[in-house]
Amino acid sequence: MNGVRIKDVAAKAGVSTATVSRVLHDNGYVSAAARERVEDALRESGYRINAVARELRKRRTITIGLILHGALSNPFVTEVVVGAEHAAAEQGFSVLLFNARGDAEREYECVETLLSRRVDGIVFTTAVSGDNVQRVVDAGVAAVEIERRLCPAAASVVVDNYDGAQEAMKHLLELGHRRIGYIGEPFPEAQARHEATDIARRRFDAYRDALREAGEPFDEACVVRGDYPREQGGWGGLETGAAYMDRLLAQAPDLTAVFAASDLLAAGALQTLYARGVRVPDRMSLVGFDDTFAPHLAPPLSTVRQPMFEMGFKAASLAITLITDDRAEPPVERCAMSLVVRATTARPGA
Amino acid sequence: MNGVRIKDVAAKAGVSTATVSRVLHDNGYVSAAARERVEDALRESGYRINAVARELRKRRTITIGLILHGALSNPFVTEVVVGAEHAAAEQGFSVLLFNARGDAEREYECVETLLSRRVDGIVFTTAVSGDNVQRVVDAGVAAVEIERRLCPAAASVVVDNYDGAQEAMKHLLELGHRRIGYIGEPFPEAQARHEATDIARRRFDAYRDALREAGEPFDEACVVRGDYPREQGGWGGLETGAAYMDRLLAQAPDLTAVFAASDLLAAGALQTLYARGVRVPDRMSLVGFDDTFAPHLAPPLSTVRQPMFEMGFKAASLAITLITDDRAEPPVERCAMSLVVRATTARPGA
DNA sequence: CTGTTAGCGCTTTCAA
DNA sequence: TTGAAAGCGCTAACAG
Repeated sequence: MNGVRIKDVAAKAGVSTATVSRVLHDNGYVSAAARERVEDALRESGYRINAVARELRKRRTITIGLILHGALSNPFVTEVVVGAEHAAAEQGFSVLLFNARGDAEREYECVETLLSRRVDGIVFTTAVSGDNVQRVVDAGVAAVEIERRLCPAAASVVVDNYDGAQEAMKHLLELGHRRIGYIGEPFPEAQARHEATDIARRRFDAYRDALREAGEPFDEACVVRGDYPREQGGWGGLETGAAYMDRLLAQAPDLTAVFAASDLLAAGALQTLYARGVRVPDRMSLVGFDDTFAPHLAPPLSTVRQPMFEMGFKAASLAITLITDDRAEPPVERCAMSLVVRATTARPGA
Repeated sequence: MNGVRIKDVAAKAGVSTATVSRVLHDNGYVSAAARERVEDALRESGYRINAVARELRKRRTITIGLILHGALSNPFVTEVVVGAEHAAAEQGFSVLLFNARGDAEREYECVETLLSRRVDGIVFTTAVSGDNVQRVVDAGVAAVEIERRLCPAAASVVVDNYDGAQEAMKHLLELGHRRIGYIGEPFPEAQARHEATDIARRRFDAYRDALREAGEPFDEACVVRGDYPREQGGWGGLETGAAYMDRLLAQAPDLTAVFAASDLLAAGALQTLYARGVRVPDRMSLVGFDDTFAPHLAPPLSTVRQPMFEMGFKAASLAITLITDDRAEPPVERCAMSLVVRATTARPGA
């Protein structure tokens, strides 16, 4: 560790530590002569401020914590992190990154660590437990949740999944599709409406409503949602998408388009379509959701874009704002989804 | 900020701060009675240690810095980060994340910030400037470079690109392919051998050597490497892969297999192949490199896997080891590449 | 077994 | 315009 202290610089320049501190932060009165001597001493000694000492003294760390869940491999989370880091860096904040890997217990520990490190704010890239978020609020530290809203006392950055899915359906309907299938994640109908399960539910609701509004009868055969729990380790993943598409092809052979509730599911579907020799979009149109690796697929996938970078950016900005400004009502920022049309959608039979 | 100090707990328990500290860290002698009283006081007061104060006092932050470059969107970097975080967390370390976005200047600033924050070590997920790495070494802080070795005084975690590419070629050759194309990134032949450009060069060298060893004549027409600089904003990307494959198809129509120097390039190639109606692997085999989104493609891409998680994990572990252990020679850890066979490779004309 | 005390390196009154 | 000095909250001798 670099051992040059402010005291050493002061000695070298023949002034007090207070004076050095003043020139360091350019505040208070310092004579030109003294300033010059200090600046020389600073340069010659290769002084580097000790941020830890300053943080202790000022009781502010200029740091925010970012908690995410294993799925950093998930491109969604990745972009959120990039956005958050970007916003933080712009304001001179550092980012402490923790991965709670989907576990509430571990999330709790991350929160505790972050709190004892005295971060100024914490961003949850999707919290697992509302209690953990509440803990942050209770500690008087700015808390921001992304995507899911588990703790009403915390600020949040959300997105309207219903809107997004609606855009996708509108696109398909406008192209002239009538028989449209749905591949998605399960959500126990019976279960109370958690914000969590709501994501899947709202995407599905938009699908069903769009069909109804178009005067199309709702047909169970067009939907594969796997109402079983995370079995065979593949839930919500690539294999699931592939398997669902297979089922769809068998159950509803007259489908001309499919709406997949995530890019991952869509990627799996595309694999089945490729294997079965069903040309996309000629014989089947496909729309995904997220816009993660949609552009990489063959053909490039039309999808609903979640503004991931923006969400991360806003969340971090919000956290930083909240540090100083504390208002009564925790703000809820909404980000807009948008449809990105690429090459998997066309008129039926085109 | 939670205002409960060790002093408050001590007062409440009727002991000195030293005793509280002792029970907190479970060292030194503490009578059962005192311990109990302190533990009660700890619980009742909701005490949370102030890590900043401890860090200042102990002159150790139990934190490592992680510098990466914009390309967190790059799944490669992502996995490295996950691995590094994992290793750090396992050892009780926190991770401070900075994005220098490919810029040496910004990288310099990240280093300075990290150094003034007194991190115990810094991991460069590919450093931009060797001087910046050297700065860390000079400050007496553990430095580890991933993938690229720019500073001989720092430790590093590397991978053998030649080996990896060789695996890919071996696979293709063993399947019986003879006319094998190459799509890759350019590397100015003329330029001095930087470790940087070496990555592309070594992958290509393996391609050429494998062909030679198989007794196949080297044919320029089978190679598209774009010896032009990053023009049209698409260098090394998806569009590049698509365009290169198009050229390859025109230049060397008798190719039965192609080795793409990255998954991204391969994804682009797959798009062209799909558009042209060239079935994979029936009429064309394709191998990628990296194993990032290879499994998501249709068909799932056979590729050379870089152990990204492992590299990140090892880098962070190495950094942490170096913090205590400091040996004369900075260690260089090598990770092995491995071929992952999926569905884009088969015997020619199968 | 326990308490006192001297800092860690910095900022910031306060008085000169 | 400057310096002395009092902490920020914690740890670790050292003395008892």
